[in-house]
Amino acid sequence: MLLVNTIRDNFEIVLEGLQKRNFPNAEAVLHQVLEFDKNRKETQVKRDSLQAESNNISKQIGMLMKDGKKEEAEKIKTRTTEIKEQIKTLEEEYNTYEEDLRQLLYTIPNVPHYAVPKGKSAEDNEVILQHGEIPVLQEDKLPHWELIKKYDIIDFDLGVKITGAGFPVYKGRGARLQRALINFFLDEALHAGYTEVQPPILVNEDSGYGTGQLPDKEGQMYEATIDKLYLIPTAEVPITNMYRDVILNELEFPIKNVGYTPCFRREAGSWGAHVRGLNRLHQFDKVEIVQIAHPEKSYEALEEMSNYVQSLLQKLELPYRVLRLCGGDMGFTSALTYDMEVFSAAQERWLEVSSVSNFESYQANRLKLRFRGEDKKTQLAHTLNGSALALPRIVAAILENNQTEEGIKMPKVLIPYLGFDII
RNA sequence: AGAGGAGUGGCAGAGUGGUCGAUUGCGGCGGUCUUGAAAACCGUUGUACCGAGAGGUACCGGGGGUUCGAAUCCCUCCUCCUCUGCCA
Repeated sequence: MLLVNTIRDNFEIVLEGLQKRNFPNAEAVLHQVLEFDKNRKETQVKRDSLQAESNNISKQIGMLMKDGKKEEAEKIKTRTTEIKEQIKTLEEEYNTYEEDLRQLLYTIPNVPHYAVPKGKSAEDNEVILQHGEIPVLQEDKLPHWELIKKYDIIDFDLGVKITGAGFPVYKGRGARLQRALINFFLDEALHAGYTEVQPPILVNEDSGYGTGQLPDKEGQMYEATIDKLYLIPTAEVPITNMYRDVILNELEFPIKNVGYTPCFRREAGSWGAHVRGLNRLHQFDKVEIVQIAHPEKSYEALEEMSNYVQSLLQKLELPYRVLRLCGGDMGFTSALTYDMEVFSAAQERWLEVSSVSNFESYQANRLKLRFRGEDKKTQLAHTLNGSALALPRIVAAILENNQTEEGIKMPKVLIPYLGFDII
């Protein structure tokens, strides 16, 4: 979440940023934040001075009791009873202001980077580059949901039987393709300097708040209610939360982690004509890269991550484009996001396969993720993450774009991982 | 899952109601000494909030309670260790 100090010291910038996101009543909400904060401080001053007085009296009582002057001690006691009641009232007041402030801050999204274009929806995103040839397919080309049946490599009906819609079963070469992609992505990340981690795929509430899924996207996560745990919608959550309540040494930057996990999303209310087959699932596999960076270096890191993700798409020989998301389409916690989309030749549309974001200090503030610089003072770090990559739509594009009369040809880089070159 | 034990500052480890944010040791940082280093010695060494500052407040696993006063007592939750059981 945003720092109150940032809102106070850069009011206009924050306001303009939120307006770029079409955040309603931005000005009133920001004023409310400052109001709550002011009240909180004033109450704290009163409470603390009374508490100081009370602490003093208690010390006096202690000394008197030691000297055996019980009667004098009893006298002073009566004074503290008054103070205590006042403190209690102020304490409640303070807690209310603090809680109101926090709840309000939770509702405010991150301030977009100045490069973020204005806009309301995905249509206003800015295409910043396009790469690769769009393949020309034969007349009887098939979308992937037909291809998977034809070659019997992914079974949605079986998934329905076992679990429900959106939980496919990968079979035979389909399963092997999944495994090959995961290994390929992990190996590539390793070569790019990332440290591999295997985090838990259930997380607690604190972690959900740390990276911003809670309370913003409560209904989007599956919950294990008996244990108050959530199934992760992305490895971003556990991996970034490894650094919750941590004070790093400046020298440790940049921290680069990569992890493969299944991801679970309820996708409540987001099903429609365009989400057939692998386009949208409740469970899918993803390799995620996460960086913790020095604030002055975080945009360099973002570019590095963007280039890295593009290198994967190039190696997979998939045509792609890169979008800079507009204010209206960006995630709640992000300051700047690049989306990578591959062209799916049979569906004849672009599919989002990666989203690379710089959260600046928005997550770090919630996570209390700080570092100590040369001046020994603590300062919030910047967090970034990106998919590298999400599997289902990559699979869809590979299947559709590479279909031939002989079968589906596999990208060269995957062949060593697959042990076959055609499906 | 049952029984027992334990959770204190970067680490180790005192403290069981009173001037304790907390003895001490190690580690870290600064200094003296040295050509340099080691050793020795001296000093320093948590986080957050409030305050112009002086300074104040909070935090001894989390939350709640008792008390004028809690690291210390009570309740509850979490985590770890040992034994028993179960299990991939």
